[in-house]
Amino acid sequence: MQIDSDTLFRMCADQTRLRVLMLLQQEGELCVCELTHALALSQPKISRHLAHLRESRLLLAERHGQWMYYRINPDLPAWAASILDNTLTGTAQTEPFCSDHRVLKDMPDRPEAACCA
Amino acid sequence: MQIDSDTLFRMCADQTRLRVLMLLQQEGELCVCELTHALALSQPKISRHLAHLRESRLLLAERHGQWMYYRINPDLPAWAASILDNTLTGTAQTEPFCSDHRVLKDMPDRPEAACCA
DNA sequence: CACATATATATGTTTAGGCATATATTACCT
DNA sequence: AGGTAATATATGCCTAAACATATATATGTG
Repeated sequence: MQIDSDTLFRMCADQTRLRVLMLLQQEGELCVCELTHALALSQPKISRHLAHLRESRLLLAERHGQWMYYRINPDLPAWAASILDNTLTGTAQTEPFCSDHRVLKDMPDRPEAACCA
Repeated sequence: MQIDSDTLFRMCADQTRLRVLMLLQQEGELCVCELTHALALSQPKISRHLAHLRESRLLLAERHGQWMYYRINPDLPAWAASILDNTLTGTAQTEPFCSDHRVLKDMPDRPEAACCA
């Protein structure tokens, strides 16, 4: 996969994008409305950052009915995957990552396409 | 150590700073003139980035006579150290990191304080 | 003074964010 | 089935802030 360190770090260097990446790292696959709810940010803002992450090939997007599901590109080079993994280790217990995860879990009426794909 | 993911990634998200970090990751300790030579960039530019890295606590600086030596802060949290390590793994064989290392090795009249500290 | 390094100021470029709006998909109603 | 509304997501435009860089200059050491 053609992703360079420059791109990876630039994408991680924004709080919103890093929060998205960490949630996906934990959850595997999430739709835009789940991310919007978990981070409590405006939908266009989330969507914009998802576009950046998609264009950088860090994320893959797939439509399930009316929802767009995003997940971390499984073809990232090993060193890049390790970086995301180490980052989760270093941040999972800290704010805002900790709350993001909790808020997601408490979200009412979550779409549940992930299980019946 | 109080360094958050945000700071780490912002510091890595600039090519010049990442090149500096990767050289220090390989070499342990280098002075400003060695870095300036290896990266072939202006002294104020290097110095300014070193100031950022120092203020973010990613680097420690120490004066040896007329030279300022920089090294990666040994008290980084484990996950952050792993990230730098993974990044070196992923970039060491690629440009410009590869050349930087070679140019440093070929530098004439290098100060040699590292060995007699 | 010469050398090594740091910083101040100004400037150009990149980037994030808000708001409005466009597109796509599904649900509802008749 | 056709039309319409509601939901989910994406994007264009604009502004403001962040950031990198160059040039000039200051500080500190031998």
